[in-house]
Amino acid sequence: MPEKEELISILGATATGKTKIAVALANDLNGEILSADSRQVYRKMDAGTGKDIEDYTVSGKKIPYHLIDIVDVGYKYNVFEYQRDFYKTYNDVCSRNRQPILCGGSGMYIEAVVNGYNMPEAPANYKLRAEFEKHSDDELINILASLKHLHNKTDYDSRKRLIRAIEIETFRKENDIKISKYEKLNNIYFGIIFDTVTRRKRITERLDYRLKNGMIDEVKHLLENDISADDLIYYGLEYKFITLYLVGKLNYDEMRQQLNIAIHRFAKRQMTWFRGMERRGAKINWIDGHLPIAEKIKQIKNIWNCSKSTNVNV
RNA sequence: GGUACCAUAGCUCAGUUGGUAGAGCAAAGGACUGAAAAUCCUUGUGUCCCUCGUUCGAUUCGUGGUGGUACCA
Repeated sequence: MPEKEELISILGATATGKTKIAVALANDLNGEILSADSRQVYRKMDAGTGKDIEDYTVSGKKIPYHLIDIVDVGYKYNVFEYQRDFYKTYNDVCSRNRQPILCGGSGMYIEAVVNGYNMPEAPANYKLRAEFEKHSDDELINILASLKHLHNKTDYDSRKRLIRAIEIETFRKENDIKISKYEKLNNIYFGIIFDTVTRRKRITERLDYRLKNGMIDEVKHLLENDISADDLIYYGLEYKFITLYLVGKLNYDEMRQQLNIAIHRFAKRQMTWFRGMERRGAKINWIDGHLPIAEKIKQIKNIWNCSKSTNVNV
């Protein structure tokens, strides 16, 4: 059976130094990086998403990266599209006999491709949306329940999601489309981890550095040239709070403090997702973030070689 | 130096007609299949500043401290 290269996935909360590790690994293993970051897909959103493109060059050598800068600011990208784009790139990297390395912090994007979530394609139906806006939440939940088995409560934890869920089910019924079948990938997870205090400290220090080094100007330019304040706020975190500051809804100190808190909470949610992955059966090999990068690479390669020789694919 | 007011959860503050206390924010944990940097759920014991006194009982009342704030010198 022709086997594809085992995917190496590097995950971790924000500000744990995932990219540098992925790049060093790629340099060692003749690899290419596939980003799993729901915000770095957007062009012109650089400082605020921590894109750090210069990190992809090691000792003069450029490491190829993918799934970064693939859509315009203002577009609303989603998991379904990410899956499609990921598999296309992944197959391409494999066909060129390069080692694919997935690297990112968007837990759902990672699981969607590694575990192969199956989702039908369903375009927006504005007529249906307008019609359903008139119904109460309870009526909408009943309608959805009549269309599909309600497998969890996120289907109806907000009106918008509820209507979208009905939209998808309606489209499926009317069009009898096939759900794409993706398979689980041969994959090994590595997670970069810090203790909570250090994680928070690193986030705050990085935020202060970025606030003084162009992040505010980036948001300002986007607002002046590319996108409305409301649309930029949609992207959350840096883009949300700095926009609120620039339009005068928050003063500088409020913005800095509230943004800092929001990033801390985001990092906590990322960790909750990763622990959830472990509960669902994923084996994540945690690497201590305090170690020097060479030591991290050494540990990762050791574990990886071990897993290959014992034929344990987790 | 004098006078007044304040001192309760990590922070901002409520409250207890005397029976040892609770909100918001923060924080922690969790959920998650088309916004996921999103969205949503759960979780509140702390020398009630210290001392002495009154009292069956003081965080609450009184005395004296300590610290803070404001005004007057």
